[in-house]
Formats: sequence, C-alpha cells, structure tokens
Amino acid sequence: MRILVVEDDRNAAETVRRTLVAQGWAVDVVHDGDSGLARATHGDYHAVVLDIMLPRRNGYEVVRELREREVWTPVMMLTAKDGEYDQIDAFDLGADDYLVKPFPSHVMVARLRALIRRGAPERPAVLTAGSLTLDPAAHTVRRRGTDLTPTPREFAVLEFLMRNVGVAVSKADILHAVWDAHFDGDENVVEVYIGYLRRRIDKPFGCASIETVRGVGYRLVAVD
Amino acid sequence: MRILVVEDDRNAAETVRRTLVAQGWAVDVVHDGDSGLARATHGDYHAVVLDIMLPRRNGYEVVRELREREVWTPVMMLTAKDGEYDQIDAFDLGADDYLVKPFPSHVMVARLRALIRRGAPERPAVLTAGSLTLDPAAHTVRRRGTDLTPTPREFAVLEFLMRNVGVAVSKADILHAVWDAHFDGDENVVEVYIGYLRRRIDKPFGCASIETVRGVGYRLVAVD
DNA sequence: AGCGTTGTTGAGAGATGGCTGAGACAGGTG
DNA sequence: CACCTGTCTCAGCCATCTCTCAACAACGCT
Repeated sequence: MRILVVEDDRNAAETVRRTLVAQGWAVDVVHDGDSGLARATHGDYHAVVLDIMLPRRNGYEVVRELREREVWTPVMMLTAKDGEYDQIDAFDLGADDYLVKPFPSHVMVARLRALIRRGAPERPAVLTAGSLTLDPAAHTVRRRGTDLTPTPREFAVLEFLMRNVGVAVSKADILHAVWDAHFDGDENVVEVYIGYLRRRIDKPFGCASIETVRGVGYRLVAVD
Repeated sequence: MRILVVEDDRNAAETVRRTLVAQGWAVDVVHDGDSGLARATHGDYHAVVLDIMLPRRNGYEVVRELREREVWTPVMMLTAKDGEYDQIDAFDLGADDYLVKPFPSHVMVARLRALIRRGAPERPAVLTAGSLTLDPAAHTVRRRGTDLTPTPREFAVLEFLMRNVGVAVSKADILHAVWDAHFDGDENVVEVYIGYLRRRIDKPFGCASIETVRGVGYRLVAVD
C-alpha cells in the first residue's frame, strides 16, 4: 500500500507517518497543498491523508482540483475543527472519509483500510448518457444544459435506468429497485412513469433515449 | 436504490426512513437482528444501514454472519456509543462504513451514496458467430454493425442457437429451451421461427448462418 | 422416376403487451 | 377550505406478435 500524507504540522505528520509505516505501508509526506496536489495527481497512491489547514492551497481546494482532474484516489480528510459542515463540504467536494483531530491512531488505520478496500470509485458521481446528465447528489437532471425538474418518482426511475445505460431492464427490476417491498400494485405504474419520463426528457428535445424492448422492458441509450 | 434499515428504536428508524425516502430510494425497515439478517440475505439491497444495539442478534453478529454467507452488500453501521473500538470491530467484521449517532442526515446520505457508487455488476459476455453478435444484457442483435430487431420469441430462439454455435440442435431441444413446459403444440412452430430468423438475420445480408440438418434439426454456423 | 417423408412458407385469427387519458386519492400549502 | 402537485389505478385502444393450418418444395430412398 502506498499512502500520501499531506500535513503541514511536522510533528503531526511524523506521528502519522510512523503509524502507517508500522502497518508495513509505504508513506510519502509533503507539507503544503501544491506539492500534495502534484504528488497525488501523478504518484499513483492507494490513498491520500489530507489535512485541511495547509499553506499554499487548502485541503478543500486540493480534493476539488483532484476530482476535477479525474483522479479518484480515496481521500481521508483531517481537521482540528469539529464542525459538521466541514464533513458535508468535504464529502461534497469528493473526499471519502473524514477524521477530527485528535484521533487514536488505530482508528485512522482501520478507516484507511476500509477506504482502500473500497477502492477508487471508477465512476464520477454524475451519471451521463449522451446529452443527458443526472447528478444523484444534487438531485438534478439536465439535457443540453437545460434543467429538467422530474418529480421524485420520475427521478428515481431515471436514476435506475441511467445506472444501467444500454442494458434492457425489466419492469419487475424497475419496480423492485424503485418501489419498496410493500408495494403490491401492478407493473403498469412503471409504464405510466416511463410515459411521464418520455414527455419530460425526450419529447421536448425530439429524442428517444428510452427504448421499449417488447416482452422484456426498457433500455436507456445515449443520444444527443 | 433499495436500502434496508435495521434499527430497533422506532423513532430513529422512522427518521432514517424519511431521509432516505426523500432521496427517492426504496426503503424497507425491520426492527431486530434476525429479520435484518434474513432480509439482507435474500432481499437484494444496494446497501444496509445497521444499528449495533439490536434485539435477538446484534449488529456485529449480523455483519459477520452476512459475510460468512457470502453476501457482499455494502453495510453502514450506526451506534450511539462513541467508543473507538466499536469502529475497529465493525470494520474487521466486514462493515464498510460507520457513523456515530447523532449524525446529520445529509452526512448519512452522502456516505451511503459513496458506498453504493462502488459496486456495479458486470455484464454477461456478448455472444458472437461471425459477423453476428447478440448481447443478452442489452437485448440487442447486430450483423455488420446494423441493429436488427427480432421479436421476443425470435430473440430467444436465436440466443439458444448462438449458445450452441456449430452444434446441431433438434427441434425438440429448441422447443424445450424456448417454450415453456405447458406448450403442447406442434414442432412446426420451430420451423416457422427458423424461417422468420432467416428472413431477419440472413436474407438481408445474403448469408446463410442457419443450416438445416435434415432429420436432426438446425445448426448455427459462423459466417461473415 | 416415383413416392413418402421432411422442411418451408404465406395467410390470417386470436392473443398479448404497451401506451395513454381520465380521474381518484393523499399530503402539503396558501 | 380550496387548490396544487404527485402518485397510482383503471380501462380502452392499437400495434405487434404468436401460432395454426394447409399448400407447396426439397430431399432421399427404392
């Protein structure tokens, strides 16, 4: 395991380094945001431990920039502050975990291990199919730049379809993924919602992203 | 997204359920470890939110047992205690993430999303015979790049033939593989569908992939 | 060649699957 | 309370698909 530690406090950095080396991991340490960004971009690490308070470029900026460069290495953020909003910000910017200082070293090790096991998410958070994009976190859907406003159910159906682009999914699959176990209605709801979605995301743009696969279900394809 | 929530405190469970439902996810709630284990094993969820303090079987035991049963659904553990050892134990037992109560609901959502983002099931392989390809997942058939649109029955017959390229299969085999057990009609249907398929996948391209083996049945061969 | 057997095909009746408009109902909001 | 939005049911319509039947063609055997 190769770990990059970005932490400007030399003492803290040394403590972390020792802990990780004791695990048998290879550790590189840098002390400012710029070097951290550069190393993380090109260094091929299994995880990055990133302090928030950094000279030259703070932790938030480093993650955001990393994700913008399509680097998906797991990032664990460290901070002295205890504000919950920091966590949110960190998550929204693309960090994968968060620790509040001071923390026992074995907690950091355990959670780093979990991060590494989870692996780098190959996919960015936004789903795309042709000119259609769906952001699960922001709860937005766009086609050619214009904002669409699906209802919650429509959104859920579309999200499922977009997680299976090009694959024919059955109405039962959709029902199963979107409606909960207590639902005992007809599969016709799915047909109805497909109809709603077509009116919402296809008709106004003259496309046909949702294909019917007779006897099977539906397939979402990438169109412009 | 289908989420299972295992939490014995009815109030807490309801809060979590609402948060997740507001995301457009399908949520099932159970209140004890045994039911949680049963549902998680067979329920096909995208993630499980699991309290540690549970009647009948605690959260640790549930994860351990789940992993022993080779169920790899991502698990997020919840606990009221703030003991660091809980985290370690949880990770070691196979949990994928961990939250200490109380937590802001959007943190839970963000981290659940991160958990779900990782695993996408890979598709089954595409079947090929010369210039003819059939993708069972996408439910598509192509010859030399152009999309063919077989009917469901035609597709089923073709899929069976393509899983047996170069092998002569009898009409009885095809009937058995494609039609259900209650079918009591004539083997002539098979002949009729072979005819349809030839018109669909061979005639327009001037090939002859489906050969008749007189007295035996049919054989699909690879041609360009 | 002649003949029975086996395979091919066109026509068409009936069944099925999918789409949609109308409307009931619930929950939230002014 | 009236109104709006979102969810879901229902029933009718339409296009397509499935399968049967029967005539016809091809094959292979004596």
